[in-house]
Amino acid sequence: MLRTANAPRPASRIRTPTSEAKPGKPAFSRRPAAGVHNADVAVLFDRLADLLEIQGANPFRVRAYRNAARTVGGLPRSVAAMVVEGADLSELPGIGKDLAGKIGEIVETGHLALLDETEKTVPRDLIELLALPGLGPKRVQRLHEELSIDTVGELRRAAETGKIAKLRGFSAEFERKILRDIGRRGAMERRTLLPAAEEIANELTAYLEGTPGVDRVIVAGSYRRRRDTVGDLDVLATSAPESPVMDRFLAFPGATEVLAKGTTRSTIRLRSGLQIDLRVVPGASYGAALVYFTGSKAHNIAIRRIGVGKGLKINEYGVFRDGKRVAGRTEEEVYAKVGLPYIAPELREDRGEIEAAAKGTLPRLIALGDIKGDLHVHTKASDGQDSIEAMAKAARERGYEYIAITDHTKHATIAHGLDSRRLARQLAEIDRVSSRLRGIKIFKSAEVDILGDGSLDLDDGILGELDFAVCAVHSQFDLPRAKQTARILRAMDNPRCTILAHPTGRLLNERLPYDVDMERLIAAARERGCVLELNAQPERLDLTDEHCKMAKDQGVKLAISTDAHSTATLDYMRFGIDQARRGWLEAKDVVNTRGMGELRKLWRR
DNA sequence: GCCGTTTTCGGCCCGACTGTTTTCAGTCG
Repeated sequence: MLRTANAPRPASRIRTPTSEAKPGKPAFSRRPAAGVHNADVAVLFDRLADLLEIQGANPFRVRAYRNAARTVGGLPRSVAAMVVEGADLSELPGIGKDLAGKIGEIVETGHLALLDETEKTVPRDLIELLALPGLGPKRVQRLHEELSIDTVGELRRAAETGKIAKLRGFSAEFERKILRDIGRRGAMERRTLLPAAEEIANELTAYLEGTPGVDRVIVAGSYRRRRDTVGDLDVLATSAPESPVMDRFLAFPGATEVLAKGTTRSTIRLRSGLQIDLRVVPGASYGAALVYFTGSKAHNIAIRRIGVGKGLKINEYGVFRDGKRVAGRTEEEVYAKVGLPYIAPELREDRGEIEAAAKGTLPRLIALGDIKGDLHVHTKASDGQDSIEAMAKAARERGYEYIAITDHTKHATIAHGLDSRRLARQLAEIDRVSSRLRGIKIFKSAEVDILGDGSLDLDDGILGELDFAVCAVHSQFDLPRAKQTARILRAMDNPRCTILAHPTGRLLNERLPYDVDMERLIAAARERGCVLELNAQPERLDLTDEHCKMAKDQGVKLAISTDAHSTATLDYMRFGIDQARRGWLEAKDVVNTRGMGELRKLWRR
């Protein structure tokens, strides 16, 4: 359940080539401005929505732009390519004639004239103010009008000199809160990784479960949808009306602040800055409340709208017809009332899951039990902690049929990467371990560095000794998009390159993905029979959910791999499964759900 | 701005909490 503040910030306006955009040309000869990507269109629409909101525009018009941003941002195909082909964009959900035209305009010119116009009256820096808690469009508008505040810096100065408190509707307390929030703005932008969120979620759940009168406690929100990171935790409890659960929640050890306090809803903040919402409802409302509190917001709106069409009102207490509750105890009941089968939380993003549910074409999502092996792990030979034998045994304990040992190669000096000679010795060691270990197949592999020019850092001779190779970029992250893309495409041209590991190189909260044309990588993977990795390390989760879905839609296979550097982190597989489910993946889309024989065929390119 | 087995106009999801509002607007999820 997010606000726009969490949307990625645009680095700068899209470059506008001068040779494009000749008006009056028929559709088939439309030429797109160079490098307009779906994400660019989404950013411009989102920014326009923010500014229109501050301007006090019709909220439904604002929502239309936000929906369009989400639709285009999650599209499996390049919207620029669709424009060039003359596709009818108004067939996309939430895109009408006007927005189709605006998408065309952005694709052809790199600009959105309405946004440029709007920025003349509403400074775009105001969007940053919206990100501060307690500041919505109305207050930002008043600060701008009455105190000429356009930036966070100006807001801070006004607060420090007591000017804000003098405004009607503001107070000295509000002023203090604003100054505090500005101070920790940097920290608040970090989102919490799933393992850290899980630790708190488990602790809090156990803490609340013992409370008298409490029946069930469950963490909902983006945590339950298994997003790669969470902004806050949304906890739902069912209890008897007289239960002291709310007081107990407010006293949770580690809570440093109570941000809101009510009988059915309260919010605390932990020392780490993480916010936790608790919502308490009666047991009869459990299903409806769980749907409501799991979100996403867009999914809920869509579900409720279907309800309205059927004469139903849906809120967190249940499904109501003429004021009478007709469902709400379970999630299945709620979905059934709007004529839909149960939809898994990971899919609830309004990215087509409702339409698929209505048509009966929801994917049969992959589960942890489908996984038959791990195709990317390290040992002491490079930067791992455990031996080949320990890793293989740990894989066997997890019920796997196989594991691939993929230590770094020589260019990764910091990871003590293997050169040809050391790798040859390791392959011999794998043979020795294999000869004495039953019940697990150890594949010979390596995580081969893709050099700056796209060549691999081992020669074909030693590469030929491997069962398959996992290839990855570990250097020169800042190449321009065209060069980065060409570099990786060249690596994929090598028939030894079976799996492309962590394809965007992102590290959550630390390093942005390198600039690469993922649509081209996916197309290239399809043409070459190359497999894309979904790296299950919780700080990577790379590919993203949306890229997974794009790959699946193009018929590209994925490998869900832990990149484990110790036996314990083989368990990260479940985070990869979470992400895969968000990307609509089924067992058949993932190579390491296959048995050994089938796997061997797959990577014989 | 989108959309239509009642509609091309008039709707558009719904409720909790906060603050200074003396009856509700703004914010948030």
